[in-house]
Amino acid sequence: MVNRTAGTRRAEILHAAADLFAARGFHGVSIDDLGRAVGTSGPALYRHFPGKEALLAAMLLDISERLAADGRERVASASGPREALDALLRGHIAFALGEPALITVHDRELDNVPHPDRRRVRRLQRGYVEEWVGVLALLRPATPPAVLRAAVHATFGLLNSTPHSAGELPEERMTELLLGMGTAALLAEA
Amino acid sequence: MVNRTAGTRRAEILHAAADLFAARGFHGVSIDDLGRAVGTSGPALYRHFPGKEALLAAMLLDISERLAADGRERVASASGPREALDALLRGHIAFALGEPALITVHDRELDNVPHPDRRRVRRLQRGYVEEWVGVLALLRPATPPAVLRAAVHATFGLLNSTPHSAGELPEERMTELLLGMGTAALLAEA
DNA sequence: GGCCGATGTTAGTGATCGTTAACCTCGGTG
DNA sequence: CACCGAGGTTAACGATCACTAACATCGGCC
Repeated sequence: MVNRTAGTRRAEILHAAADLFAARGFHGVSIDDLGRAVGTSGPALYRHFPGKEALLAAMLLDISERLAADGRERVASASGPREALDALLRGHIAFALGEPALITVHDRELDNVPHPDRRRVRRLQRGYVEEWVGVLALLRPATPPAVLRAAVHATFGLLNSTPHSAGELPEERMTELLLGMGTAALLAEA
Repeated sequence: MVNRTAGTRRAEILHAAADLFAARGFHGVSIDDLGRAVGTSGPALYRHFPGKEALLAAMLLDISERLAADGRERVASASGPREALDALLRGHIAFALGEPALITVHDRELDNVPHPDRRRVRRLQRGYVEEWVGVLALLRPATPPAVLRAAVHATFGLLNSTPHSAGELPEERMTELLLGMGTAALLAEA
């Protein structure tokens, strides 16, 4: 029963769809566009997803789960809060630089996800944010949690902006830059 | 020939359209939606704009011009580079907090603007960025301009993310927070 | 070797889209 | 007071949309 290429097509579609959604927005991409991007034409997509919205939902659930799981692991295996923050930043930066389309779709298209899935995505996102807030709270115990949460969201904006200014700097240099800026921003007194 | 309400409808449409575009994306909003949002229905819009894309173009041109002009003035009337940077940050933050929908549309929908206007918007944006880079270059003379440009783009991502985490903090507190984070991020060595 | 499920195809469905056409109203103005 | 332009209306057009139906292909399994 094991098919060595099982899910290959599905993943291929998701990957192509991420690029298209990031470039033109969910409503700016048609089913035929999606099919054309993977070599099949049009409605072949319905063999893999029940519909366009379900495809987006699968995509956002996957990203959210990966981010949340990765964040949890990195914090758990860090030797201290300062190291945990560094690990979180490096993980998020690697993700943003490695999969810019996914990051873009992730914080733009949540409203187009149908309801039950949207709640799950939001819960995962909230969990990820709280991972960051928990670490920050140890480093800045005097700052109220609401402020820390806002600071984390702003930092995500900083890190996630890289897709829009991509290619101007080599990846390693960009990683350094974002790490320095993110650390400084998060630890700044305000 | 002076009409005391001239342009009122036009501005009303642009304002409502900014909210809708920010919430659902350019392709997710129909002409009928836009009409309904200002009390008229549907095609009345064509009395004020030649089409949907032209409406978006007018909107983005307006924002870009305001940002660029405001930035130029603030830098020109600052007493030094450190004060200029502070003025730029405060101006951008006030804009992002005051018109979150416009800021959102501004960095998401450029690709939907028809070509001649898109070039004009891009030129205005580039001018605005260079205003920031010029100030930063005085404060960090050892850092290559390409890095400064990337840092400025990342900072815009930080400042522009506020629409997505709005309402969690009072405006004055949010201004303080963003100012501190933005300053720290821009002046961080990397 | 006949069947079958997985994965395509093309043609067509009704809904919705941006846009145009044709017509109405009405507050100035010559 | 006739007129006219500004700003609305509804109806309709063709294009495109997400999705469905009906049919084709084919590798693996009894």
